[in-house]
Amino acid sequence: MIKCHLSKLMGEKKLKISDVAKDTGINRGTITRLYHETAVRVEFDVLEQLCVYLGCEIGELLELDVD
Amino acid sequence: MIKCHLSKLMGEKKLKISDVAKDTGINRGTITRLYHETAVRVEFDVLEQLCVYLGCEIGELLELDVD
DNA sequence: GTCATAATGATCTACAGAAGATCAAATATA
DNA sequence: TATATTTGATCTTCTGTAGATCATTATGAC
Repeated sequence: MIKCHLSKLMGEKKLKISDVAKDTGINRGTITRLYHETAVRVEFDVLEQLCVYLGCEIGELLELDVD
Repeated sequence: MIKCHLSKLMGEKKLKISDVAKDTGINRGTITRLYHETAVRVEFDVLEQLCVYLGCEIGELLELDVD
């Protein structure tokens, strides 16, 4: 399983979904899906923007989960 | 830019595109696009299978490139 | 060298899911 | 309470991968 730590990273910074959508320009629905881990694919653009915005590496946002 | 190190990782193990396709069950076209970095999005399933197959973390396969 | 096999690149259709928008419900704030 | 904001759910549109196929190139056997 791929684990997406967006909710954790956002929580640490006390960011709301609407904040991230507003600040990055990424569609709110897309962020919602990643936040709730219902997304099954991701655009590289989105991945990049989120990492830059959150100041993290891809490996901190997405992790291989042993399940 | 998102940099995909699939070609490097495969090169280190002397793996062919057809090998990876055969061994993982991932469509050859999909691997070809990641290999040549023409893909603009990726399924989490594919990401996971490639990492497991290559024995690497997501951060080793995908990297944030400062361009 | 020739021939056969494998690997690769290119291209097509079909399909799945994100993008984008909208609506209603829930939450926060004055 | 009333208003504004945030969020979840849902819909249509659109993009790009999945999967297949064909042509070309590379590899290896003879």
